[in-house]
Amino acid sequence: MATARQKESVELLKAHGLSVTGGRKDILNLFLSRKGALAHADIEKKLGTLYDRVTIYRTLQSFVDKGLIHSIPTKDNSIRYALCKDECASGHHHDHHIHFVCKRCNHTYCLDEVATPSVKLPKGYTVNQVEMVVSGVCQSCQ
Amino acid sequence: MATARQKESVELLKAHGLSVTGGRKDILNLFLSRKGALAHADIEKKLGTLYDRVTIYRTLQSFVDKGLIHSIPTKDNSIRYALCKDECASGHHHDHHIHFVCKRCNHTYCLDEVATPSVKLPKGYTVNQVEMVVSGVCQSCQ
DNA sequence: CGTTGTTTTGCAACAGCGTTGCTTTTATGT
DNA sequence: ACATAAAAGCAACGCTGTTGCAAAACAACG
Ligand SMILES: [Mn+2]
Ligand SMILES: [Mn+2]
Ligand SMILES: [Zn+2]
Ligand SMILES: [Zn+2]
Repeated sequence: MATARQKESVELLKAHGLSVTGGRKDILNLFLSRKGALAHADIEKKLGTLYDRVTIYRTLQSFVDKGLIHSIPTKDNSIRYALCKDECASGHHHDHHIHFVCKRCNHTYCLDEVATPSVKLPKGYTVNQVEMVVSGVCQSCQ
Repeated sequence: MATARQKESVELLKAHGLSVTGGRKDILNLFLSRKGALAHADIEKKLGTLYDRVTIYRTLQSFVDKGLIHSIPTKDNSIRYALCKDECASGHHHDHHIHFVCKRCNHTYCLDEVATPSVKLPKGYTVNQVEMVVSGVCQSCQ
């Protein structure tokens, strides 16, 4: 398992044009081994003092830049990240699914099977990106 | 003009159960005299050193609590606030419109005339709130 | 009005988040 | 194995938001 995922991480990193380092593998593994989204603080907590705070910030930033993960807007001013699904690449993200934030467990999930509905804006607005965040109670917390 | 709006502010504050102070009037006036949303930093900039940073934070918080303004989630980790439309009151917000963030001028607008589309989630999720943020280019920036 | 009890403000201090510059260490390609 | 480019670690910094407490302002009432 661990070995298989380790391999998957390495392949993913290479496929996205990132050199392979210990920190990147470990952080990517966290995303792969977890359903929900992760904030910087979660990663720091899980990895302990293994890597510097700054390294984690820069790793997350490079992952976003290269299309490995995407960030999720929330009301509480905390940036969360989740894995992208295949089609994303350097410079161009294509995450057209909605996000769910559970008020009980405070986890954030990508609902990949639910597309963001299209929306009709008044004349004069050009649409670039649509973000939809639903909050409520998740399956596990009912 | 200034007098009329001044009066409107006072009425709004009283109607929402807030005592009337200089800071609250001034900050509410900013929201009334402006189409777009405001972040804490915007307010601090506009009012100069007139009020303490902390006062502005607490004022915004009380406005949210009492249903005068609502916060808007964004990807860049900055909380923006905009006036609520009548129906909101202490404890219960009813802002079911979508928000637009312009990539050029960086302004945020409430599109009151565009309702958040309803969304069908997989079984097991309970929906509490739906937030929709569209980014692109606004009317003035085309 | 003026007094009084309550609420708000200002100030100071603090914690957390995120960034930057620089040096050392590590990865990559030959 | 070596040279070069990239990433990590460290220290310092600025910005955002919070808290406790004392002073000031407000609201209610006589
Ligand atoms: Mn997602
Ligand atoms: Mn709004
Ligand atoms: Zn949950
Ligand atoms: Zn604009």
